[in-house]
Amino acid sequence: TPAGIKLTTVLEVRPASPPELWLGRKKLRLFEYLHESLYDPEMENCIQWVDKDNGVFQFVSKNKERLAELWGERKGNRKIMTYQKMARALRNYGRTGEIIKIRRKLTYQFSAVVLQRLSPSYFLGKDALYCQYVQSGQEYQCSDDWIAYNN
DNA sequence: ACTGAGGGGACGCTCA
DNA sequence: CTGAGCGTCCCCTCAG
Repeated sequence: TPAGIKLTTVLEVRPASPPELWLGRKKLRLFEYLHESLYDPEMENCIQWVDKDNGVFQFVSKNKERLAELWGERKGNRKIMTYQKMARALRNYGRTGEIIKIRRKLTYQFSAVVLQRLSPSYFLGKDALYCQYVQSGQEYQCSDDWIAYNN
């Protein structure tokens, strides 16, 4: 694990653990979690890109409940999060336009504004990558996408 | 008819 | 205390 993490310079990546790395961070938003998961190789059986350039993604039917569960745990909810409840939150995004529903099955799209806000250029690069290492441990294998995402 | 996907009103809760 | 951002509940429609 790389040393010398500067917590004050980590802007957008929000590690699940250790909690100390949350210092000063805003509460994680659902669309941020989804976007993050889309670059996490361990989540590819739950959620994946359909058209990355245009921010179109879809949930994997078989494992969408697993993703929802993890989201609920990350938020520290009282009850178990389900896809139905998560999708309810997703529909709220439709009103603000942050994420819209695509007619295709289990498919959604980030708005251009949100996509740009979450885009690699908005991140600070190395520090964020360090945080991911801390989060997942030393054996964590980063995908090329993940590395590109953080550089 | 049954199931999975999608929708949305109503209200509760938790933080900043 | 207020409001944003969901979380929970519950009931509905529609396609395959």
